[in-house]
Amino acid sequence: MPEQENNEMRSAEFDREQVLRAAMTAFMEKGYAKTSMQDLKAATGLHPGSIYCAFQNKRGLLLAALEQYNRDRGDELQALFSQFSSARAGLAAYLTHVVDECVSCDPQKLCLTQKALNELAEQDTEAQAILSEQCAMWRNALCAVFERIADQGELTGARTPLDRARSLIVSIYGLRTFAHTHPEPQIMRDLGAQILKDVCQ
Amino acid sequence: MPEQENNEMRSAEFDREQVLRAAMTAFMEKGYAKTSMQDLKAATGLHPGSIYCAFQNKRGLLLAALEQYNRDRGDELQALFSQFSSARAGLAAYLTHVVDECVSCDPQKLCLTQKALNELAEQDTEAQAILSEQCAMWRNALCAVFERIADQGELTGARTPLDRARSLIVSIYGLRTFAHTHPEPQIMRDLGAQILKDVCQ
DNA sequence: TTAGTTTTTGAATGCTTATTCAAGATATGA
DNA sequence: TCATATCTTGAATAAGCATTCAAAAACTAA
Repeated sequence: MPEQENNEMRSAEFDREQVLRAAMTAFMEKGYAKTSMQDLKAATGLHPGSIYCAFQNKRGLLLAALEQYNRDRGDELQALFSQFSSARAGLAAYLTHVVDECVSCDPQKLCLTQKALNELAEQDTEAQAILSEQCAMWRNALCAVFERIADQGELTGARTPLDRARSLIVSIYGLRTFAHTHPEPQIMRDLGAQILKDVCQ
Repeated sequence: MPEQENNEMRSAEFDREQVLRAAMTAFMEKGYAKTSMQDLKAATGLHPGSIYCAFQNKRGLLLAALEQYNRDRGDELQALFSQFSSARAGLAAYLTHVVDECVSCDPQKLCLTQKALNELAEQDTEAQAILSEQCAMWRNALCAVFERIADQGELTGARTPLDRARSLIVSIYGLRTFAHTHPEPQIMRDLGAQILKDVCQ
């Protein structure tokens, strides 16, 4: 009888979150295709066998890392907005934060969701499903922000919060892509300020 | 003496533009890293030796394809705008065209410049230089469009044409990224309309 | 036609890759 | 302390990759 039901099994020695965050940064720096198992071994400290045991394969590790990334970013977003009683001030701070990430040119500060979207949304339908849901979560979070801004009377025009959330997501995607060629701080800041204006109008 | 100066040399049998367009679509569908030389052989009809003779290596073929893509897109843009006496109507048609490409979900209709920007701008500085210049050309073309719109008295606010051109590029990058998860025609059209409004305000 | 030169061809090369697996190490429960 | 089950290890595997090269084909010039 190889199976035991009630006994405590020996648990893995590595810290799952730590491993996933290491994998995240590896994928961010090189992209999925160019990150080899050797790279992942070096980044995570796990031997190939352990990776395959824990995550099935390289793709499984990416999907798990994507989900960890989404959780981390969700927490981060909530923490940032909870610092502001004015929702509009929170949004301004959020955009400034994104612009700062773009300007830093630090590969570890780009958006893994966006990177994965560009690299494998068209090829891998399972990844696309995960990414679609993550985008929906992001959209909903931003939608709630715009509802709060509206409640606080800081919105000019008649657009719905959902419309605004979508436009903001489009703008942030664009900002991050644009930064690949033009990370000049002044230009990036101006673009961020204009986005805030347009989306609150 | 192996070198001949004045004699006509035998010319290659393949059509360079045709080969580059075939390579373009191959790279668009799979991205640079995942497109193998086998794929490129199948797409272009050229044997490996010929590709290496004409373009040095796989990366050289990509760079040449990027330049062909940029030429083609520049011509296309000029052709589109020349159909309209109202520059603002031309811009509206341009945005509609981009939205249609997004909605089609056809891998051959995405933007190779943007795809390359995402995949290898951070790793390959020579590619980054080429892409930066292509983006500058695009920006200048759009800047000229906004100057014409201003001359025709169709611009509301006080922003410079250059600012507007940059914002439009950001928005189009974002639109194309967004479409990877949400290519619903109505949403995409609304986003396109909003971008036009914001950028002409 | 013929000689000379170039392109085309596609098999061979050597390297890298993701993945597997059996042996060794280690924790658990009695 | 021992027996057992689990995790860890890293070398082995097989497939795929970009690239090369020498032979064959084909164009040019005479």
